[in-house]
Amino acid sequence: MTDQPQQAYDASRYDRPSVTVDVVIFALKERELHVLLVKRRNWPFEGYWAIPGGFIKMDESLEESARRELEEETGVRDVYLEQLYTFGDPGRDPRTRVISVAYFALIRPETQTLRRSEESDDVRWFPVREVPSPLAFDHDRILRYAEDRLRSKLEYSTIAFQLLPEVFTLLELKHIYEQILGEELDKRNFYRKIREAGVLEDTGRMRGNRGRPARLYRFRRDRREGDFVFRWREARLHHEDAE
Amino acid sequence: MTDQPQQAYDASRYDRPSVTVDVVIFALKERELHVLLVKRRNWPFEGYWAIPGGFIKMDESLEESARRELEEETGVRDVYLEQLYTFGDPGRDPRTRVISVAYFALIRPETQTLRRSEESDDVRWFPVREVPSPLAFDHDRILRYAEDRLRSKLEYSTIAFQLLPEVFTLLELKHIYEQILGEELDKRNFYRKIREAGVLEDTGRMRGNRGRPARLYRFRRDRREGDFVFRWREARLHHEDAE
DNA sequence: TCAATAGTGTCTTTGAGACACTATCCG
DNA sequence: CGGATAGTGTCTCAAAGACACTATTGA
Repeated sequence: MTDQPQQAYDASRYDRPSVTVDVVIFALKERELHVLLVKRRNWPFEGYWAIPGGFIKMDESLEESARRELEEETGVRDVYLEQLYTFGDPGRDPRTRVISVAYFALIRPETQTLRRSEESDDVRWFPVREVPSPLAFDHDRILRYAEDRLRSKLEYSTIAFQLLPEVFTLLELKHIYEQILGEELDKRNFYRKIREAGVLEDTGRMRGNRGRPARLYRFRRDRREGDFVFRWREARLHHEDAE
Repeated sequence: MTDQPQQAYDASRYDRPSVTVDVVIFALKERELHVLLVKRRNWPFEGYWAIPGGFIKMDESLEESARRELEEETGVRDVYLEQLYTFGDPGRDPRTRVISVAYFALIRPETQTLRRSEESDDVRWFPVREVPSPLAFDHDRILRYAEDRLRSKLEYSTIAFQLLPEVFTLLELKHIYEQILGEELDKRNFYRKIREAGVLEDTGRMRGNRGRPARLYRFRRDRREGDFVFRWREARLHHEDAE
């Protein structure tokens, strides 16, 4: 390889790795953050749980590949999807050199229609705190990385809304933040900040089974991600410790 | 492809893309932020400037590949290196499907010993505001992405120190922040924040040509990145608009 | 009227930004 | 002593966190 290999290129001269896209799929189920895993049926890591993923096709972009993967696993099309990191250590897959571009996806509960039954033997939602360990390949690391990113972005963006149904109560929103951050938040301060951010729209509707009914809100989609800065609190360092 | 292609894998069944690692190399030269570009000698984009990069080898990790690339171009070994994003649109390279894992590197001025002369016809440092446009491939986008990341991380981490020599004055540090953020900062507020962060060590030495000599500082390497949060000011949203 | 849940206001502390003068060195 | 550059302190304002009671509903 020369100093500037792109200048004298002959594709056949180089071995090519396989490239996969893996998608860490998060969803809220029964008020808890869950992640979707698939059970491997073959060598290597037969019987281990893994993050769903697959090889890219030559004519689709990485993101298209991630969306396809996501739809194959969950049947869901309208999701929040973000590229996470690319994992490519030699030896992470014993079969051949595999480079994996990891994405993470947040899906809304109303759209959770798994292709196979949720209780299927080979595709299952796990609460993030009860993920079987170890996972196949370096998927523990990928999952940890995804959780870090989620936690970190929660604090300066509106991604949390991507996990909620169309309408929700303030306490449901607060609950997500507590779930992901792993700590309790003060209700009054939380309400204040959310309101000041101006990202919610009052639907006028209410919901309640027992006790005082709660006001239902909707996320203001007219305020596009990036148009404003919603900071829940101090941003932490992104722990980009992978690779 | 099945729903879970990893479970029934036959490497030969899938076409494989080429994988490159491109490294956006930043350095401070004559008090200005520069980026290293190489001029292409062959089709495609013959004569265009490009971000240095090369094909990965089958037995090296992505980061090793980036370090190798960096050393080939600059002869530099001890640098700050961080994975940026992976670009993989089909058609971004007319020769074949190429997936490029982009890194960005910050190198210190004292180590700037280019292999070829800096005035060489095919490798050159450009001030970031005077980069020739368009670059080869989708490299404009990659460069923009790297600049965004740099700007964004400047505000909540200590990467700026990676651009400075071993010892430096407070005004030199302030100058980097101004360079990258593209705005003037108040000297007194800047000094206060830096001091409060406790990341600097006074060397006791001074430097001055004209006027009052300036105190020389050293970055406290004992405080590892991530051990503390150094926030210069409000973190902005990471603009992860790529792909 | 009680159990259950939703919703609200104030004070204190901390950090950010605006702002201008004094100190030291060299020639 | 004058030109050049380095270094310092205070006030104001905004945002964050701590903190406890009232409101509404259905059984």
